[in-house]
This record gives sequence, structure tokens and C-alpha cells, in this order.
Amino acid sequence: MITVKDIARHAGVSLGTVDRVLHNRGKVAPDTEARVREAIQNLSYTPNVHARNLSHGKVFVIDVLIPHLESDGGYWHEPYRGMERAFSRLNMSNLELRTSFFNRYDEQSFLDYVNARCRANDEHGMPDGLLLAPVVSPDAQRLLAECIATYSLPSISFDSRLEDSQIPFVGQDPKQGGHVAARLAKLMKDTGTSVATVTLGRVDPHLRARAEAFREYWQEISSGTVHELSLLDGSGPDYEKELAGLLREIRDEVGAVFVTNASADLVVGAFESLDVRRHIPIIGYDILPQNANLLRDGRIDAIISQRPQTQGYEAAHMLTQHLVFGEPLDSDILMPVEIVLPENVDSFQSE
Amino acid sequence: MITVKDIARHAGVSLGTVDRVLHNRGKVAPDTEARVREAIQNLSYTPNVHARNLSHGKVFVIDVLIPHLESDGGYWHEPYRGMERAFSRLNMSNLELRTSFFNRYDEQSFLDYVNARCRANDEHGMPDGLLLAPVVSPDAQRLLAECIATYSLPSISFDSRLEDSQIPFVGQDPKQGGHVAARLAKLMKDTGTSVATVTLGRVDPHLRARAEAFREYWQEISSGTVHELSLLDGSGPDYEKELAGLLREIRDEVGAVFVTNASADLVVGAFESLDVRRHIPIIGYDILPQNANLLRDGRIDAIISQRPQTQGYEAAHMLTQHLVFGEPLDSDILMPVEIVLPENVDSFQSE
DNA sequence: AAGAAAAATGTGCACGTGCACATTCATCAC
DNA sequence: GTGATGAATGTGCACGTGCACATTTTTCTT
Repeated sequence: MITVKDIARHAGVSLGTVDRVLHNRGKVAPDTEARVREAIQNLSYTPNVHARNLSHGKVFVIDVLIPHLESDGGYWHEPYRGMERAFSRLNMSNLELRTSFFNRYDEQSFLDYVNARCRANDEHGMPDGLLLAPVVSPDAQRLLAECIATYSLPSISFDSRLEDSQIPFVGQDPKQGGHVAARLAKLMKDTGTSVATVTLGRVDPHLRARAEAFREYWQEISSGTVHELSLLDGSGPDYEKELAGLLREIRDEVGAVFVTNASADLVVGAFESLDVRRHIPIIGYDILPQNANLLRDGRIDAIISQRPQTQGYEAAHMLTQHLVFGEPLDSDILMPVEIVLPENVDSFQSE
Repeated sequence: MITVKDIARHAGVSLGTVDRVLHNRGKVAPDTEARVREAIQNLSYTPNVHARNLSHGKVFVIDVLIPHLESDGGYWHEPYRGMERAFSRLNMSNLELRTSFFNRYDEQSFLDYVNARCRANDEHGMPDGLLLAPVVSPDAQRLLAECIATYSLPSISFDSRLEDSQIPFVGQDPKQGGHVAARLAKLMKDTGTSVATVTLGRVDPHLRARAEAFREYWQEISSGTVHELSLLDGSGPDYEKELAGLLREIRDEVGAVFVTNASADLVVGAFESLDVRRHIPIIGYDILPQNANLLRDGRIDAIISQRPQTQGYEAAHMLTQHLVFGEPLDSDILMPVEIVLPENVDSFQSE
């Protein structure tokens, strides 16, 4: 292993001079600098990361901006677990995690974070890096994007892309998900050529893209009708009734239903309340515990998954590599589209 | 940041004593040890990786025992890439990789490794750890297992389990794979209730288990016949003709075929040489480039994958964590059963 | 040419850990 | 009680780097 000492000896200077050259601190005579650089080249010196971090001793503060873990059926536990795993694996003692939870159905909590970090010009509170799940309105996203750009804060988005921003993204291509769902619908339907997509919860570009890709591809492989249903903003018994009302119109017609997010349980419930006789295959998204159980019971027929835990893991890993080792922070990481059936759901559960 | 110094102060002992407790070096009075452990708990101490590596500077030699990367259609490239990724991610300058390739169709090359390491009593050449893909005969496996036990060499097997050995395993449960294949066969067949499994290449407990699980589960969900074909040891044009001969007998009868390893391309070729009119769905194993292409062309209908790259990654990671940080080396890591269709094959390719 | 200012270079300590060696303490035989 | 023995505990250095400060050399001023 080549060290600064070797460089110093080889160039006939002291450690301090080598240090100045390495860090461009100036105050080095041109010819001396040339000699040092030559030695660095010749011996192909690489700084020892461990020594560097030990000496430097800086503690990197990483903010995690994520919806409340319990919301969305507990979905956010998964990427969060992945991040924890990544951090504990690196067991770098110079990383400090600071998690801010927000309510994606009440954007104020999200904006509070943005304001606290950016408006207050609170240099002290600024983190060294940011991991975020930007599942809020485009307007709110833009505010955060500005903040990130202003402070050139190293950031990575997971689950969804941050609008108007070039920061790296770790997640799934929603189009591919829609295509796979269409294929599964085709395999599983037994009657009719018409199918339906159901989008529940919030307006979300990710979900729209899935539904659109489904329709597009379905028409390519089956030339049938696609009913696109959606029911946004709401909850409680009224919501379930409304949903049942929507589904009533198509229950006799559709050969399969694609639920674009993790709410497949609601659709199952609605169909069962309508007392449909025949089996309508349902394809859902994301392996939450309740979804997994419905899948095992045969009340959901397939689930598409996007490796939520790996998303958190890879995002956290990429950010720390950037902060600690100066690795570049550029390319996206795309998750494969995973198909989960009753037969392999157990093998995914432990994940 | 909590350091050993803090622990020492808190427990009222010196750094040396803390060190002895941390590394189980003994020579510590029971009550002292208790105090130290309590302090470690209370302050939730985590060792600083950088200091640790900087300090001990030991180079760990890790042997990798794997079939030639080009064999089996290039399959072994995948786990190998995963291992490389794990090692480079840890960018520890104190890990040295030593790869031994063997020919799984000529066990001598495998035995050569075992002899070189164990018979010669060559303490010097012994590695600090071993990663192996034990895809050889049970006898050969047993020899290596003995060697590992004798030297109590920290080892991890991937892809397949090492027989007569308790070393950790990173790979897939073959039963689950068979079950998923049966479900896919059921979804994809359009006529008849009879199906077939095809096992090519070597006798392999992993493949037998897949085929058996397939049969078992098929009879549960479909009550039809399962033709179990196998054709071992061989290659060249004769081999393809033999295979075609086998398949001729069932071509008019089967509704789907499950190829238990990565040789689905041979089955496709054989069927095409037989000039079968109707489409017989084929379910294969492992995404090799040629398999992926056949899948895209619709000549294979589904592929089951076992995250080969992740297998290598996790095995390498577990071993290094054990060597460098003394983490335990006990539990297996099971890979999920992944279903690959033409629509999501691209999302797996980059893996 | 002498002294001051500026530029260039050198020195020494700290970071947290592992390990070899030094020291202290308790135990027991005589 | 006095060595002798061994167990228990403490001390000090090394690892490679960053950074503050000390020292030397050069340049400028009058």
C-alpha cells in the first residue's frame, strides 16, 4: 500500500507539502508541486479511506424524509427497514440519521420540513445528505427541489421521482409494472375481453403511469375495453360504498381487475359486498401483510412488487458512498418488476 | 460518537480491559466483564470501522471455489459479479480474493483444489475464508466438507447446499421453485391436463427436488399426469437427437413443459426440430442471455430466477462481516422465487 | 545590507482501534 | 510473612491522514 509517506520520500519533500498538493491548498513552489504530482502518478497513490475518515472525524448528518411508517398500510416500513439495514451494515460511526415523517395526505407536514430547512436560512440545521420519498403534490415537490438546488444538497429520491429535479431516483419504472399487470390479466381472465384498472387514494403520477401503461398494452395484446376507474381523497364507510357503486357497473363485464396501488383489499371487500358469484381475478400492487394474506386465500390472484426494502437499501448506500468516499451521485437504480403468486409469496415475505 | 474510551471511563476500567471483553480474549474477572458489557449496552457502542481497519491492517485471504464462468451458459458470471460487487463496495484494502475455477463435469479439477488445500497440510496456503458452489457429486462434496471441518475454515455455500455439512447456505429452496413452475404451467396450458418435467445435464439433488415438487403440486392442483423426462451426461448432435426422441413421445399430449435448469434452449430446439404445430408453453430456469432472448421471442413462456447475483453478494458480505467484524456465521439466506415473463425480463437483465 | 514581510516547507498531534508488552493484584506453598 | 505463580488489569505504540502551528527560506523595502 502506497501512503503519503512514500510520496513524500519519493519527491524529497515533507508530508505537509504532499498534503498541500493533494488538497490544492496552494503555497507550494511550482517545481515542487510538479515533483509531488509525478510521484503520485508513478506510485499510483490512492488515499486510504479509513485513515481519511478517522482523521477527518466529520459526522455526516443524513435526513430521511418519508411518510409516517404506519400510513399506506405500513408500506413505508419496508424502504425504511432497507435504509436501516444499509446504515447498520456500513457500521460507519460517522453517520447520523435524522428522520422526518410527514403525512402525505396533509402536505403541510411536508412543507414544514422544507421551511424548517430552507426558509430559515438555518445553515446549522442543514443535513449533509437527504433521502426522500416525494409522494406529494407537484407544487410541494417543486419547493423541495428548489431548496435542494439552492444548497446543492446531495439527495436521492426513492419510490417516486422528484419532479423538476435531476437528483437520482431509486425505484421502479411504472410503465413496466403496467405491462406486466396486463400480461397477468390476460393469463388469468377466463371470460370476456374487458378489464378494469382501479386507482384509489391520491392523485399520483406514478399510479397514473401504471394505469396508462396497462391500458395501452392491453389494447395491444387483447384489443378489448379497459374501464379506468378511480376514486380519490376519502375514507370511511362512505368511501367503501362509493367504491362498491363504481364496481357494480362493471362486475358483470370485466374479466380481471388491476389495482394500481396497495389498496387491493378494498376492492376485494367491495366485490364481496356486491356478492359477485363468479371469480374475478384481481391483480394488486405491493406485498403488505393484508395483501399477502388475501393472496394466500386466493381472494387476490397476483401481486406486483417493487422490492421496497432494496429501494431503501440502495438509496442509503449510494448516498453514504457519495458522502464518505466521494463516489459520483448520478445514475438511477431501477427495480425489477416482481410477480408474486400464492406459491411464492412466502419467499418474499421475509424480505 | 461513543468510543472504547467512553466505555472504559464508564465502567471504571482501562482500554485494555474493554478490548479484551470486546474480543472475548478472556482474562477478565466476571464482575468486571459484566460492568463493561453493561456500559457497552447502555451507551450502545459501535466500533469505528475506519479505526479498526486502519489499526489491524490484516489482509484476509478469501478463496472462491466456483465452476468456470463460461460453463453452464455463462450462469456463474452472475454470482461472481455479485461477489465482486460486495467486495468492491466494502472497499476494504485488506481483502484479497483468490478464485479457483473448476470443471463441474470433470470432478478432478474440484478435487485438485481440495487436495492442494487440505492434503498438503499447507497451513501457509490456507485461506481465511471460503465461498463455494458445491455443484459436484456427493462424494466430492463430502471430501471438502471434511477439509472445512478439520481446519474449521469459515465457509459459505451458494447455489446449492454442501452435503454433510452445517455451513450456511445462500440460495433458493428448490421446492418453492417447483411449486411456482406448476402454477405457471397451470396458468399457461390451454389443452390437456398432462405436463412434463425435463431435467438435462448432471444428476443434481437441487434439480431432482424441483422436479419432484413440481409433480407433487401439479397433482394437487390439476390431478393430471406428469411425465418426468431426464437425459444426463452428454452433449453434441447425438444428445440433441436423443432429446428430440424423448420429446416426440409426449409432444401430442402435454399442455406445458418445465425445464428444471437453464437448458430450456435445448428443449425449444428439439421441439422446433420435431415441427410441432401447436404452441407448447415452456417454463425454464435462470435468465441467461439466450434464455432471455427466447423469452422475448415468445419461444419460452416463463423463466424462474433465483437472484444469482444477490446470492454471490450476500454470501461474500456475510463472510467478510464474519472475518472482519466477528459477526456470527449461522443462518441461511433464502432467495425468493422470481417469475420472469417477456414483459419484465428487461427489468431483470441489468441485474 | 539589515530587517520585515511573505512564501515555502516541516513538525507534531489527534482521530479510534488492535495488539504486544508492562504492571499490579490475588492466591498459595513453605 | 515472603517469594513464586498466574490471573487480572493497565500502558504505549502503530496504522495513514488532516490540520494547526512552527520553522526555514526567499523576496522586498529602505
